[in-house]
Amino acid sequence: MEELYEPLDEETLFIVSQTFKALSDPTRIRILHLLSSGEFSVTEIANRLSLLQSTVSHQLRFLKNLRLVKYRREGTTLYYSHDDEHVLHILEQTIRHARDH
Amino acid sequence: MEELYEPLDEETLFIVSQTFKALSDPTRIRILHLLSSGEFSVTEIANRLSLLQSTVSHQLRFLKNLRLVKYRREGTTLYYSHDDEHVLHILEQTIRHARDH
DNA sequence: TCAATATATGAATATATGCTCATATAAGTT
DNA sequence: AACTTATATGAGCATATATTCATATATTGA
Repeated sequence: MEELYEPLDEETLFIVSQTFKALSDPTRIRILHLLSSGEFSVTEIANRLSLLQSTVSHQLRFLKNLRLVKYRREGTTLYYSHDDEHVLHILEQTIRHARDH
Repeated sequence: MEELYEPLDEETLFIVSQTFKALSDPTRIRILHLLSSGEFSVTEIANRLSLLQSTVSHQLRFLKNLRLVKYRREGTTLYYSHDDEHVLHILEQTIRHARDH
């Protein structure tokens, strides 16, 4: 019933907090949630979510640094998609949980 | 394979972001992780985690507001324990995931 | 090479956040 | 009531964060 307690080491604590920090901002949540349905260019994301291109780009860099998203290039266009099944699963799980009030 | 996309309404977005915000701070993570193994008083938490009583009390209030923890009183002592299986499960899951590098 | 389009970046700003200190409150004990 | 112990609270401060604006970079095509 109760979990076994093991104090968290610095590195684990950092990774865990960074991961959840990525999921704690409404803009990043919306971006990741959109990317859960496929790949989109920066401009497409900005249009779909009514955000500035710059805002989207900044947040995608944040997510990219944590390897939560990846992209492929096609000409001048970068198509972004998610790159962490575990984190995406947690997000979608929590969204469903929240929607049940 | 891909999830069905449904734009997030304001309320869901707020709940989800608040939930992850609770898990995005190292101090709150340590407190919740400790509480995953049982109930502890404010002073015990502070001692175990080498934090000031005030710091712990502030963070417990934060977690209490989100109903992630609850307490029972015994004299002047308040014993805190976790109060959200779903969130605790996500935390422990992510800790295990992070520990595997 | 120049223009057009897509994206990234840096600085500035406003706001949010976490910690600490000092102090308040609450319950139990004498 | 006074004292002790446990916890809560508010103000102040330092830092972190998200957004915006202006501009830089990169790729393609004429």
